[in-house]
Amino acid sequence: MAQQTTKDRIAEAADQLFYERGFEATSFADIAAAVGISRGNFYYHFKTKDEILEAVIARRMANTRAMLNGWQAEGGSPQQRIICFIRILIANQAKITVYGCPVGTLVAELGKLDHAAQDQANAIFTLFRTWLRRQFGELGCGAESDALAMHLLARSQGGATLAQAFRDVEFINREVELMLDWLQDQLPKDHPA
Amino acid sequence: MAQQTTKDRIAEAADQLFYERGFEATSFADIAAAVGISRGNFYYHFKTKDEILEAVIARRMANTRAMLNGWQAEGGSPQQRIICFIRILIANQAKITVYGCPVGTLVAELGKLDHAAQDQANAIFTLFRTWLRRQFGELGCGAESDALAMHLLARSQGGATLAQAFRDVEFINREVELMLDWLQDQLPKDHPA
DNA sequence: GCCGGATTTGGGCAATTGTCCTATAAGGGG
DNA sequence: CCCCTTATAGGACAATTGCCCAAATCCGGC
Repeated sequence: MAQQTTKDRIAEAADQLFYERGFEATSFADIAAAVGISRGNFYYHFKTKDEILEAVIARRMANTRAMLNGWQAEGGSPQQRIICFIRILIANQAKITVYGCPVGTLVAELGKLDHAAQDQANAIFTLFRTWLRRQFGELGCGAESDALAMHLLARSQGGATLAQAFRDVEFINREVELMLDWLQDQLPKDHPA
Repeated sequence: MAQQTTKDRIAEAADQLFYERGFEATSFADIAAAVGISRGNFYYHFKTKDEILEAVIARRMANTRAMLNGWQAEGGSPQQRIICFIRILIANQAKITVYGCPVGTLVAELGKLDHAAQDQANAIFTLFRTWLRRQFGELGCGAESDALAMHLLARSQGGATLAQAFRDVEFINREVELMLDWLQDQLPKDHPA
């Protein structure tokens, strides 16, 4: 990627601003200033603000897919892959304690705005959900895999929400430990002690 | 409460609109239309939008305090009171699946806006936190009481977030059941089987 | 060097925002 | 009946919003 198109730079700046300030609170002028181009130039690349939002969501979808595929390609066990997911909270804890979870906060905002793109934003959640379900499936959790995936997603979301509210990094670490313990309990006990 | 002052009616309407649409997305005109008064009349009761926000937060604080005190006065066990808290998700599931948790979504929005009132909004979380800590303390959880309170708050928040994202009522019921199971495990085992 | 499409610019549009002011009721006490 | 505080109405305000356009600039192919 020697060069980045203007459209990409806009999407990248919008992605960050939507995360840090929220979708509605971010104006064309804000993004323009961040990219370093004039406001009028937007109309050439994106006709409406909703188009920028779609591009941002598509970007996050692609990044999420790449991350999940990367874990998949590393060749570890399903358990190790789920641990990768749990540890996202730690890897991003600095930003999470300030801005919360990028997915959760966007979905919540679009839901309240009753925005047309809320289904697309939810698809990012679904990406995690189906990926986690697959891991639990491979672990041998069978029909419960989807419920386990949803539960783990919820735990992660809750941790992010409270970590932001109380700006508490240590709390994240404790929640991660609890999730790891929980994961251990979900492993099928082929040889019960 | 034979009659409600205009100020109260404004705060009540703003409370609901802030919950359903978000703080920033709700305009003076929206609240005025909901209350049925002219926009200019606001300046008489509230000088700024931030003042309305403060009134709304104060209202929610009072309502929350009343709810917690009500549970306290019912005279059950700490365990029963914590169950009351867990069941909020069920009692409010209709609204939660559409708008999420009133506290969590407001705190998240104000945090992103870096709003001056975010600490006041966080105080609602703290209200739940200290109340839950007290219940766990009475249960005999000792020094861990605060961590247990935070964990339960997070579980509740995570459930609300995902329930909104997937508009899934059944998911809430499952999460509540899991929280009740978890609570059972936290009871000090004076007489281990 | 010149041309033509791709890109960028700066400004302007109508609408909406929060805020503020003045004029007008309303309504009870003297 | 008049006055005075409380309350309400309607509109004006500067600023900002998303959106849009015409003119300027860039830049590779002929």
